[in-house]
Amino acid sequence: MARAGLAAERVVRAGAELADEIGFEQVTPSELARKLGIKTASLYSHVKNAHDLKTRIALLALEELADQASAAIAGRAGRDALGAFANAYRDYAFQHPGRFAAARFRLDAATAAASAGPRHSRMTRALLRGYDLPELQETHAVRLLGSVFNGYVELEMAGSFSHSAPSSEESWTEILDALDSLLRNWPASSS
Amino acid sequence: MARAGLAAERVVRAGAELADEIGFEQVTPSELARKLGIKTASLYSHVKNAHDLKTRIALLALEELADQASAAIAGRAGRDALGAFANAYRDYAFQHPGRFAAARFRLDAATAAASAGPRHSRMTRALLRGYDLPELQETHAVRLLGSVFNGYVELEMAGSFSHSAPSSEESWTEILDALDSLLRNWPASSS
DNA sequence: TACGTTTGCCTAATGGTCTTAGGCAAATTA
DNA sequence: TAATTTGCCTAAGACCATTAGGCAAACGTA
Repeated sequence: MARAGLAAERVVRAGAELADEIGFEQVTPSELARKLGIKTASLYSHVKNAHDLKTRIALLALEELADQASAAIAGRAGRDALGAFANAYRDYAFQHPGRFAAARFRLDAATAAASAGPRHSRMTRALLRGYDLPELQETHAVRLLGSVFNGYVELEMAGSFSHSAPSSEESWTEILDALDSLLRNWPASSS
Repeated sequence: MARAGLAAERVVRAGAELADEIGFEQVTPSELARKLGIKTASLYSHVKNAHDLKTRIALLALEELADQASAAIAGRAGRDALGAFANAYRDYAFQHPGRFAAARFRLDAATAAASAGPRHSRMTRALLRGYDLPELQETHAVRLLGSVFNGYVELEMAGSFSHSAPSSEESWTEILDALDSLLRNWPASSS
């Protein structure tokens, strides 16, 4: 039989490109069909429906993002690794804004568990091994870093930092310095 | 003449309720008309179009959120104020998930400037006055706090923290402790 | 109270969306 | 070469956003 799946993958990849061009929210079967030069109905042999299309783009983005982050921290530790890791996220967001938005698409529990999502937590944990955190605090730190990276990039891309001095660039490095300092001096739990 | 505007406000308020019920993304003219028991076309005398409807809900949410945060920090300082402020955001997000999502709706620059958005930065700045940050670092700290609050709540509501120990509740207080500690020991800029 | 205006809804119509069903020619496999 | 699969198509149903034009009730005013 002729190979199946290959075509679907090409469709999803085109969807990811489209997301970067017009925004993830605007990616719809009709818009994607237009880009591909085919009729909308024809897409439904490759993708179950609009939600399925978005889910597949999200999975692709999560995978790509994990690959970039993984390459960034290889061979580094401490503040060096922290900066490389954080910049991997931020750079990806600026180079591929649509894909980055896709990576934040709400997946149902089962899909999320099978995605590259867990890889991201594992990498963050690996990053923290360069700091000597009490074991119980490690998860808290993972969650903090995830929150900061996601939150900062989202606000930055929304333009929240572009209408006042100092530059977002400057804040970003200062914040990474601050996080590095915090991780080296994590306060003892009060409980 | 009969008062104008009042009806539009009631429509927007209903839109905000609807957002909390079915999610901000799903709030559409047709859905809102259904909730109000009127025909979809009738909405267009109160609201310019779908985007305008969402914008107005976003403005309402930003205002409400600023009011809550403002009340929370009144008469407090230091770690006490930090916790109250942060909890105001998080509690609002859980009580009004749709409105909270609305508060993150991308507004165009002019609308954003006229919204309660700037009030949020000013409040965060007020909060930081309880810590002795070098003046140049204050903006960085404002941006860090905004990133953490937004990022944490978003990840938490997406369920990212609910499939592993420890509880999100615990991480939240530990992270607030860590931020408090960081603000009291903000590293000197290396540049 | 009576009159003109405004309001808040309506129906009708246009053009776009998502999705399913069924068909057909070309490419692939055996 | 014959059978199968693929990738597209057209057609059709249901829903959505938006505009235009109309009508009755509520309102402010004289």
